Amino acid sequence: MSRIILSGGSNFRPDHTFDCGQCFRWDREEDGSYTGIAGRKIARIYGSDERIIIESPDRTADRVFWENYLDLNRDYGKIRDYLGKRDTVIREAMEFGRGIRLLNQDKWETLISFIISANNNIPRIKKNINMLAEMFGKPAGGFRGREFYELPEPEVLAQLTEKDLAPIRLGYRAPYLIKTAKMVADDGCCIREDRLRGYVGVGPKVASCISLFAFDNVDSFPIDTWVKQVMNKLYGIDKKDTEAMKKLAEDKFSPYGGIAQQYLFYFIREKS
DNA sequence: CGGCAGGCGGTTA
DNA sequence: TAACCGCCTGCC
Repeated sequence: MSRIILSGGSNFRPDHTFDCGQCFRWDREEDGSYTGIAGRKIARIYGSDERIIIESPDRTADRVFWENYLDLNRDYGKIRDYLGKRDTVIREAMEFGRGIRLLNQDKWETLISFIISANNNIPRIKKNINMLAEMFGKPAGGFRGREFYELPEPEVLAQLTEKDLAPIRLGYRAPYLIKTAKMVADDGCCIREDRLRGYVGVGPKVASCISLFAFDNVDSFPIDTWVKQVMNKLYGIDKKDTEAMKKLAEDKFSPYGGIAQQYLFYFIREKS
């Protein structure tokens, strides 16, 4: 077991960061800390702002990895000032959700997680992903009385049949996963941003999420039902006019559309 | 209670 | 544009 302390300036809160819908493998504990797994690294994270504590079962926690994962090298104060000056709604949302950071997640993990997320809700998405890892992934070690598993590699998932996946109850998403795994495995497991839409089960919204969460594209602006609600209620845009939403995001939030999206998402969800 | 619509952080055909 | 798997919610 090891412990390191990192700093996120005055802008990190684990609750806001892990509960804004960008990740599915972290769980809140009684004491408000979060335990989970990213790739093959397990940790418990608590504290905030200048004092973020990472507890890990490893002999030494990987400082560089966690700093990058938690996006601690980006100046969120500067971004908040920049966006806040241009728009009052985002200013309020960023005050409300202060401490949200965009996680830098694994590409393969993000790809399959968001295929599963389609037309689905967070508790069920988490359950599906955990079961997938437990049934077909490598053990990653035990921590805090629990065993953790990596998600199965593309080659492993590519070999499975819909019958194998049946107990997970993925519904119509199961064939999407297998087909996408085959494509990725055939491609030497290289996932290219310019080909995201070519994977089965990846439409505009999911592609936009992967681009934002795994390819460091902070201007990517995923439009889901919650963002549509924000756009309708707070900006008066017609619920079906996604083009107008894209344009507003471009005008008001560029080049930080994705960061704005996270704060707006958290804002509307917590308020409703 | 118990059965049955309606909805869910979209994509496909 | 509707159908889609499965599960949870609210309604009657």
